[in-house]
Amino acid sequence: MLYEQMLRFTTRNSGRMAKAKKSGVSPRKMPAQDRSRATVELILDAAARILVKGGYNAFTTNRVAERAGVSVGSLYQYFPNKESLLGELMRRHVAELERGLAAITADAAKRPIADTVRALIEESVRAHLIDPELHRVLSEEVPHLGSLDWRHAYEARCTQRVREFLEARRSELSVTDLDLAIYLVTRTVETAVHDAVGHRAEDLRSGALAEELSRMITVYLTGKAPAVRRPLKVAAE
Amino acid sequence: MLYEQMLRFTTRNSGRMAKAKKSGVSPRKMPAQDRSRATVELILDAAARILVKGGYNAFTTNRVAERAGVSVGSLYQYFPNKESLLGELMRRHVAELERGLAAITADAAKRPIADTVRALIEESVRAHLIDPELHRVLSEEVPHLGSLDWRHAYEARCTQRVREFLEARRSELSVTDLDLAIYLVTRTVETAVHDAVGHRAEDLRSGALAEELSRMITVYLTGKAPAVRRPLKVAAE
DNA sequence: GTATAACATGAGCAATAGCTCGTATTAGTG
DNA sequence: CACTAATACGAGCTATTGCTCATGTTATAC
Repeated sequence: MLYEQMLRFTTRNSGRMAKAKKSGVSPRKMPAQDRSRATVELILDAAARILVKGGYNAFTTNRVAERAGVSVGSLYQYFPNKESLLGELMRRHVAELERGLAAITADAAKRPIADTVRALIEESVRAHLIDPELHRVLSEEVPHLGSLDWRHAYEARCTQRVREFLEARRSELSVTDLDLAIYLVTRTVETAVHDAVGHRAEDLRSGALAEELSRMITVYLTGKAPAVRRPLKVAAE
Repeated sequence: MLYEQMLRFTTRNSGRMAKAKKSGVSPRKMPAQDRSRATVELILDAAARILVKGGYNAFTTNRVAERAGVSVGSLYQYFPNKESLLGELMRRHVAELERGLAAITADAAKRPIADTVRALIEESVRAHLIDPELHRVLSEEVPHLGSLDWRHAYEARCTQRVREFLEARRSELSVTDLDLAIYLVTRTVETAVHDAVGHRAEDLRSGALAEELSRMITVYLTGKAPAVRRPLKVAAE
């Protein structure tokens, strides 16, 4: 399980989210028995299903508890507040993304830049096709969670990986401002793939979008068109 | 003024936004005297300021009215519901974007593709630098307004303009799927510029980001690097 | 001046949300 | 079985929000 931190203090605070938000984004209490671990999963599943079905509007703690078949009380035993529920959901999603990314950059040294770029993009596509609707709601309908430093941390780690990869190949690149290029590239891929989930699902699934994106990014970085052009799919394979 | 449509029926509906949303997104009543026109501006200004300062969280009708120095009643005389306030704010923002775009695509025929691409991108940058914080809140913090067909209409119009421009130059392009290319290009520019407002404001203002983006898009579309390379700024000028 | 329409006010209703806490149930241990 | 800790329950408190409506004020027409 993923509960890194736990047990934030509970500011006695009644009424609906007052001035200062509750406080944690991580689970309040580590479930110890199997029973409660199952409950936590039940709750998270219900939360995801509600978000997908009704959007952030429908996402109320009472509703989540009901759908999960548990009481609100149980929900609040493991999640200090509504936000923490979203937090855990996001953490899981993001972890998936990061795993794939790490695997690819790990052995990028032995392959041409174009291949790595393509692999990264295809990995991003793959990750975005897992429960895409949840992903969409999570990142564009959910009000921006205050002080979610882990999010920035995640983005920083991703950027860092890409940076290491590109710096190692600096001589092969034709961009002047590497820093800016990294920013542009990572953002473009992330946002384009993300946006495509909602607007170009077919092209995402068919791989056409990844193909075009790869071409765009590779040419931008290296200054020359990637080898393959006419035959849309690589010969090998 | 911009009030295209007006005076939607008022479903007697008490309490906080029930199941079926109120109904309109456009002003309820056309202000007729100068006095009320001023009130409307006051309200919109207050709304914008509140959104910028406190985000969507702080955006409540009571607060807006208070900040505007008018009563809630007055607010609801011109805006049928909270959503319509956001609607008008967005409409104004978007109108600005569209004006610039139209002007550029209008006389794109006589200029090289690279120039038009660049002009479009720079225009986008310019538009995003007007009250950037409001722009940000509006498009990423505001819950997605239901049935905001004008938004899709706007995006469609923009895409259409770009399509006409690119189709006229079809022979100069090296992309295979023009439709996909248009999608990719418009989204990339929009999202990259948008994202940069929050994360790369300096590069936006300096023009560096527009420079890089232009290069990336142009090369992608035409298949060959734009004329200028070493000298970062165009010689002429 | 008077009548009428446009405009402005703000106390307060109805609904709903997040969250608590006293109590009941179950699991684990001896 | 007895005892404790973990888990589960859910009625309901409190704050807050979107919005209305009865009433007052100002402008315009005659």
